[in-house]
Amino acid sequence: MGHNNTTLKEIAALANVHISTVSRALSGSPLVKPDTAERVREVAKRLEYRREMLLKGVVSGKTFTVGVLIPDMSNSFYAEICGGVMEYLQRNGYSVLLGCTNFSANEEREFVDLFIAKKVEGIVSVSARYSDIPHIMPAVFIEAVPECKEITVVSIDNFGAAARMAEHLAEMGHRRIGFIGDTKTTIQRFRGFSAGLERFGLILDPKLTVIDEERMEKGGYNKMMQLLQRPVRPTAVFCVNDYLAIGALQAISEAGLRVPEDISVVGFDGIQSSAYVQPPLTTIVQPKEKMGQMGAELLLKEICGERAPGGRVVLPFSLAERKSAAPPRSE
Amino acid sequence: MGHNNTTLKEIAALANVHISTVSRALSGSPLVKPDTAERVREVAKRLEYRREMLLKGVVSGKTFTVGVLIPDMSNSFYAEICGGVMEYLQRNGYSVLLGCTNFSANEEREFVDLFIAKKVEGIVSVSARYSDIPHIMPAVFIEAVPECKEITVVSIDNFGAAARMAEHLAEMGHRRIGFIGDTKTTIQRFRGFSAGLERFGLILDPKLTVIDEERMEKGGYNKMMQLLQRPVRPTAVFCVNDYLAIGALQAISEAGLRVPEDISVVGFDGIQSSAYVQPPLTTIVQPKEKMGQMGAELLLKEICGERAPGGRVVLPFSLAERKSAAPPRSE
DNA sequence: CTGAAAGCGCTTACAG
DNA sequence: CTGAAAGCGCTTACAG
Repeated sequence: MGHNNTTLKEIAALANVHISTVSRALSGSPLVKPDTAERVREVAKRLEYRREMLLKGVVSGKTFTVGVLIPDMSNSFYAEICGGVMEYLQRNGYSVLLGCTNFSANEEREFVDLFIAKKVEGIVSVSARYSDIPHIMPAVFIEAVPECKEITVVSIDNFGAAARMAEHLAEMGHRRIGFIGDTKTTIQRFRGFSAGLERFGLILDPKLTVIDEERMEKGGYNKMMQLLQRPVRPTAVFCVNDYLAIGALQAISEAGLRVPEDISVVGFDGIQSSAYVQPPLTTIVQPKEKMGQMGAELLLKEICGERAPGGRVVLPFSLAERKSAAPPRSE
Repeated sequence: MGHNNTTLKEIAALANVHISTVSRALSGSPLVKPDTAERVREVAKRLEYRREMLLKGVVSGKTFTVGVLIPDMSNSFYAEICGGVMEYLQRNGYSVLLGCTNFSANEEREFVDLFIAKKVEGIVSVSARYSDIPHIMPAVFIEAVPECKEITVVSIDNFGAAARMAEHLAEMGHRRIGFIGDTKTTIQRFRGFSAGLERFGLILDPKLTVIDEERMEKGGYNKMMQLLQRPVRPTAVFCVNDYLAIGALQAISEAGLRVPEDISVVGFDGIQSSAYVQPPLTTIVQPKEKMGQMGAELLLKEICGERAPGGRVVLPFSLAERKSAAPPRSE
């Protein structure tokens, strides 16, 4: 009952050795006679000794802690990536200090200060816009904007995936294809989609694109409503993320139209609910958990010097063809 | 560039005072002449001094860190609660050490050991089945099973909410009402639902209930399929969580039946996607973020001695009437 | 292989 | 208000 505050000193007393020997035995140093080490470990176990990792940090610099930064816990895309990061870290003996930035560069900076103070050994940052972290300590970015060489980034080929989706719609026969985006999502998806259309001699018509700050369902709903009120209606709409697409689905249904009969809608990310909305969303599925694990793996390698900072790891995506996209009806 | 490792000693040198004075000035002790304190703080700022929170812990015991345990990051119910916990903690100057238990009591125990070693000041545990933590340090449980007096718990009235849902269905005219559950979900929902039915002279028919280990969509799908193959088909089914309900929706649709025309389906929790599935789910909405915040608040109060451990805080739920439940068709 | 000692960066009675 | 000193629990050269 009460906190366990067994100290090396107590163990040393009971094991009849010097405190330094206890320290060494418990940290697995080879400089201890196996018998002695064994005896020490037994006493430690009996006293329910718990290593004071925090204190080890004072001298050794190892805290076995990593800072993880995500923009928003309730966005399942981030939550899943975070799950992957944590899974790998925990499996490898590291703990996670988690911070929620709410997409704010300022909050990110504050967390980095905090993380430094808490002596994390490195940071995994999800969907950050910009960051100084790599100048300060080992860091890896997942799904990040920065395209700089010195920064380690894990992501899919956003350009290629968006292009692929554009081609998918064009191949179905769509010619008037809309674009719904938010200002924070990677510019690559915009460019890639545009490039995909161009391969079919199509262009991203400004009259069919709506981009603003909002990135969740409500934003998708509002933007789709705007599109529906314009003189020319698209036969298909690409949304840069699934939340936007889900909102778009709602708008279309409220307007008395059907998906995909009247308008096809496709998303991006492949969040869990994308498969459950009606109709199930055709979307680009990102390997979210895998991305998280990979990010954690790269960070740990960098921390223990097995890997130099920088470089981009590109993971494969897939195009899930579900029910929200179909060829346009004869016009 | 590089870690910032300014020490009190350096600051003391530049500010021309003793290290103890620096220590006091920086921790806001009143035992320092305002001028001196000011000067020290300026030097500290100039050197970009960062408090070594970890070290403070050695002597003062304050680490301003709390451990948070959740079963599964990719379950949006837990992610949202966790978001609430973190929001409150961060706003109050505490950091979060996060652990994912995968519903395992063993992993929980390991995390608690780890958290102790890292000197967290308390623990918030989400949906734990059982725990010793309150005997060790301040702890609060969110959505937990333990009904023991000495444990601080934050939850809704699960019994009442389930009863309310039973009444809702019975009032619509349903008489053959099914139950789909998982073994881990609070027994209160089972009892409450049962009690609600009894008020209408109905019983929870064993032939219309399926309960097993699975708690996600797949489990809902499988269990609904079982129900559909039984001789008597229910006109409405209560699922103890929304993921199960979403899976049930799929099964019904695959069986060529419609919701709510052929069968009504209702859920529990009110996860985000419950509003977006087709038809939108009638469900009990738990105030997930609020529950998280409240849990964090109680813990912090307990840590600083403003509150005695124990007690249950019951937050209000609401019944979201959407499209997945309707009166049964005339039989 | 082991111990004695110095030191990590900080806090806190104790004196003044 | 301030400094000198002891101490927090642990690690790690240094000697042996």
